Amino acid sequence: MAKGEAPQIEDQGTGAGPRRRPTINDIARLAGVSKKTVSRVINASPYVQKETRERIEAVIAEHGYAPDPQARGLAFRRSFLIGLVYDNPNPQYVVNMQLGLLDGMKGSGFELVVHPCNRASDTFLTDLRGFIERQKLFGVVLTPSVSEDERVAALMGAIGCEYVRVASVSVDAPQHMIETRDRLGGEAAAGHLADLGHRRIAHISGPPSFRSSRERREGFEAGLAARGLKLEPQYAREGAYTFESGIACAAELLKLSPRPTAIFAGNDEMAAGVLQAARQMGVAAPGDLSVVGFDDFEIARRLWPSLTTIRTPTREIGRLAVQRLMGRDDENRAEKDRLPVLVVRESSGPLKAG
Amino acid sequence: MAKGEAPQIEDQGTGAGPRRRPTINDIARLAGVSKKTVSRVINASPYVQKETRERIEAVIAEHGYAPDPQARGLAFRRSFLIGLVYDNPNPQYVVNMQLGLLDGMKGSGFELVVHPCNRASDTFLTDLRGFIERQKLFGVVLTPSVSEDERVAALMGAIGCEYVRVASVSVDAPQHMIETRDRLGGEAAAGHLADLGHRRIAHISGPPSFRSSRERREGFEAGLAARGLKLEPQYAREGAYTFESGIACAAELLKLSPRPTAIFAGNDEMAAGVLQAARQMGVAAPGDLSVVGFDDFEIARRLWPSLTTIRTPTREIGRLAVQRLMGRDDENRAEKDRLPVLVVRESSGPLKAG
DNA sequence: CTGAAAGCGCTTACAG
DNA sequence: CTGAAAGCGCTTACAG
Repeated sequence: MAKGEAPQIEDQGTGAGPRRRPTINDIARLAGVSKKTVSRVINASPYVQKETRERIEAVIAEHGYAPDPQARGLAFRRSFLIGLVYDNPNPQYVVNMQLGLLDGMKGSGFELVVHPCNRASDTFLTDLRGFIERQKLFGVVLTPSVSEDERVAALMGAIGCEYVRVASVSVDAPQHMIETRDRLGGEAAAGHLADLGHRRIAHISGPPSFRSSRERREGFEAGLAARGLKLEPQYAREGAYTFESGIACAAELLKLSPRPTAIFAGNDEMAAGVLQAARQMGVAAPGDLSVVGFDDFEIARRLWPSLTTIRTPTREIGRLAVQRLMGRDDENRAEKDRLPVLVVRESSGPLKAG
Repeated sequence: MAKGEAPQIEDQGTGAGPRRRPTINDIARLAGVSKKTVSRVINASPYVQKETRERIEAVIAEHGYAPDPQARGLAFRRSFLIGLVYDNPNPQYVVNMQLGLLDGMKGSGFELVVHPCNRASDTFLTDLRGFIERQKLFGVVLTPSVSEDERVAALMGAIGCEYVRVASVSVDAPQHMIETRDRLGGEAAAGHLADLGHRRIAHISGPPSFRSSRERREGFEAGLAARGLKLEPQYAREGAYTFESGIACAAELLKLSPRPTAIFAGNDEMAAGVLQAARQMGVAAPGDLSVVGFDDFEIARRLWPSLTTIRTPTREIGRLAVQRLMGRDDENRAEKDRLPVLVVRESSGPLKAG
């Protein structure tokens, strides 16, 4: 066999054994063109004659050819891997986000590598940089709270890595942002409770290390203000987005006199804690206390009473984020599909007379 | 510059910008050896003189050299990616498993790519094959229920992909298996309820499509038998590992006369449903009904009463699985760390007299 | 619009 | 124990 000539494809169609996949050389030979021309077709170059392109595409389809991502990556000096960099420990959030990213990547030839991290670690930035540079990642999607860390955005710029930040509010240029607009969810929660007649309304916010805590609280206050109400300081508590902190804050709030008749918790975990504390203190929900959460994770439907909450379409957000990263924004989708929405269940009810 | 001579490393140490990472050629030149010898050091070949090796290792360390996984993969005809192939939709399980895999892969140079799938899809096997062959995966970890699908194991053999199956009981050769031994958990649940004095004990099993359903049930029956008890047919129900199926099955069981005084649910989701049904029917737990679950996911601590359950160390199982896949079994860990263990909380109590 | 040459950063196969 | 040549499957840079 002459040097440089591609070998015949063996074992074609037997279905058994690891048969050799066709390469760009095979396609070039079969289509009677140079491999550079095949490369142009793969990369959607405009400089290919229509007839030539169609012939090559037919051969590609016939043989089920797919370019080797490693070889392509080596030549491009960039891999076809997209990283999910996250530190939010909520399993439901992580899984929904992953599913959304995979939705958006389907058929793109990219693959998803996951990278949980710890912002408090001394080696956080070094590790992240090593991960990205070693794998020559195409880009990363950052979710809260890493998405809110300016050191991370600066790092991405410094090493030339594409990135999209998912955050509750815009903190970067539009091409780097997907906003979840948590503020609107806070407003909806306030409107719901006010419309039910509640006036002594409390709030347990998340930790200041999450920007969403502030957005949800400010949205809530804005919603109250729009109805002539306000969040009284004695009815405001700062939690940690955890079940335990929800219990602790609710226990304090329910000891106050007069007691609040409604509590808006910054997330479902804390709302679960509120229901727990209320039960322990003999306060009936929703009879004596209306409770609203935020997230609409599965736990919301498992609680008793089931939880009124704000749904954030995390999966859809993930899909949008990765499409923006790949430069394939899909503008057809209505923006409303990605906005927070109120889901009314059993944990909230009208203010009891008297 | 002469052909083949490596360029100088520019921009070294400035810290800013995407400085060029050193390559095998840089290391070879700096150490005064051929790149093949550097390659031998990278791949831990024994055929390198101790002195030469040490000199090269020093240069590697000094310059923070790490071989390019894409170039290495291209030459090896195999990537340094490990796939997690799963169809269990429980977020907590997925996240714990991912964390365990990442634990085991730390420092190995491998990365984790996630691949959720649907066994019922027509294109399931084709998609899976395409994913593995296109990315030339080093290997995959399979979790239930895909891990129990013989078509998948056969496919791995056919395309020459390494794999490890995580399953409740051995269904393959030892090098391909990590057993979670769910049967032991079922036995522990039976022992716990029997020791509390219960005699009318019911069981809601998972769907037959999960091998764990059978293992948990058979372990439970064995545990009862060891104490002279048995699972009466009228007290046995088949659920679907879902909250809703737990409610439905419990509603049936709690209508029976005489009513069972204890229910062992095949997982926590169904146990949550049991507690829900009991509450709706005015049956107090644990006063009138003891409930035991399986998994010890976060929901177990959020329920009221908090759930007695069987903890499966999923993260540790994941760590072991990926280490087996990489051929780096860590025999130091005691086997007991990976066995199911009973966690007693509030949902189970002694049989009431009379 | 198309192609021959060189190169991405590694390893294999062969020599010595 | 060590190295020069060829190759993995692609793309870039240059020519035509």
